[in-house]
Amino acid sequence: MIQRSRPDATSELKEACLAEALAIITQSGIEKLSLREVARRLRVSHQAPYRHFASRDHVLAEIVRRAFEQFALALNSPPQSDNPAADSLAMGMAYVEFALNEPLQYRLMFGGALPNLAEHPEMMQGARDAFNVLRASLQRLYKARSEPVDKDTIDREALFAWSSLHGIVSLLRSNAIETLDLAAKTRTDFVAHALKQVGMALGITIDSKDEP
Amino acid sequence: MIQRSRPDATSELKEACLAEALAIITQSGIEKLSLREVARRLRVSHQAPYRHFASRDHVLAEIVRRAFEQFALALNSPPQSDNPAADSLAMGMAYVEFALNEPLQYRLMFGGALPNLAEHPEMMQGARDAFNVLRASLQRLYKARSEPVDKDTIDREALFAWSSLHGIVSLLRSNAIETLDLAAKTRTDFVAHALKQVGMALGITIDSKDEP
DNA sequence: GATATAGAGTTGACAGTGTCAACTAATAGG
DNA sequence: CCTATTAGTTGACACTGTCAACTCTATATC
Repeated sequence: MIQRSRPDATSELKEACLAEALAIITQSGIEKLSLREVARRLRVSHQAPYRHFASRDHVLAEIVRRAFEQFALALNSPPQSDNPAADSLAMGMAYVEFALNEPLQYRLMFGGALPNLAEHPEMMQGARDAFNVLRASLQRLYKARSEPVDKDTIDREALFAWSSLHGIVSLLRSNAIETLDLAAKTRTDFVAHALKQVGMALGITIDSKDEP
Repeated sequence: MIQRSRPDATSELKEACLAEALAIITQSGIEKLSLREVARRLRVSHQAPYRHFASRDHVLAEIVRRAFEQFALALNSPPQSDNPAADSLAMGMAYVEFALNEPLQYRLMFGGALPNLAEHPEMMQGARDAFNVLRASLQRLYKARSEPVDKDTIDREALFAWSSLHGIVSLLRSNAIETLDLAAKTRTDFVAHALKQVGMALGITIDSKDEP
């Protein structure tokens, strides 16, 4: 096995760069991210990060790839019960919660900040994995209803669910709600209401004990 | 009236800057936009644009403001009939069509490319105007059903409609559909299917003659 | 008409950026 | 021991936004 210096020395700066890049984006926004600033904070030469990343975009691509990993994990985190409808709703909630708890990662994944998406295939693989989680949930749902599980149908419904969830969190994350002089109650109720409507559109009936 | 040189000389370079900036964004993406390049293309000094725009962001803000104007216009472009349900659906179609026909403007408006949104109030006013168009349409819809038109209800439904539409076009505009190995038919059917589902969630019943 | 003024545009500078190229230092394998 | 690879450094180049000081020109006022 080829290893130079300490066993993990190779990945040490790489990990540090990723962590520092994330920190910069968190506190100053993505447009303020510069590899020179990363290097400066790590007290290393301005070119050192380039030993581990081909370009600035490759740093972002790796961050996004990991974000997709976390995202897929979060979608799968609610324990699977014997009620597929409830499970799908729980996944919807998990989607929204992840987007609100990790706004940075969500924005990086779906905000279109990456210019050359096609040039980072390993990143897109992460997106595919996350989508398959959604597919699987809906598949269980339809199977439980003993409806015919056509792959195209599943895909269509999954796309609809995804787009709806994305739309919901986009609104929540934008300052639109603050800008559009809406009542506070409207804002609060929006998530529950919208999720219910998406569920209705997918034919998910909510157990009456779930709502007071 | 105070006027120097030709009557419209003042706004000449300003308009040219906006047009050239839009051209640059169109062909090279927003991150490639630089006022120096704008000036270069207009064969003018690199500082000339700063006579008309306080900063690079102010150029973008003006472009976005005009995009919102066009957007509100597009939403209102379908002629109003005596069928509010059909009108609301038509507005939904107009929304999607605008997003697909003017992907650049749409991305600028909703892509979160502007860093300091709060610092450009005139831009946000445009967003408010566009949202009010949607509000008004739903209000007509509920009034026609002679249901009680609670402002909060309207706002909630409008938010849901907006978020759904945004989610739909986000998916269409992303390369997600290309990436997720979906059947061509699924992609084609998605818009019609999703719009129908949104309509269902809002309680809009589609006239049977509208679909074969 | 002469003169002051305000605005448009130019020039030059500065700090910051991404990235290429050539260098140094250290370490693992032969 | 010697060589090759690899992490990291240094220096340069072209680019960016933006500040400051300049020129020029056309108007407004005396």
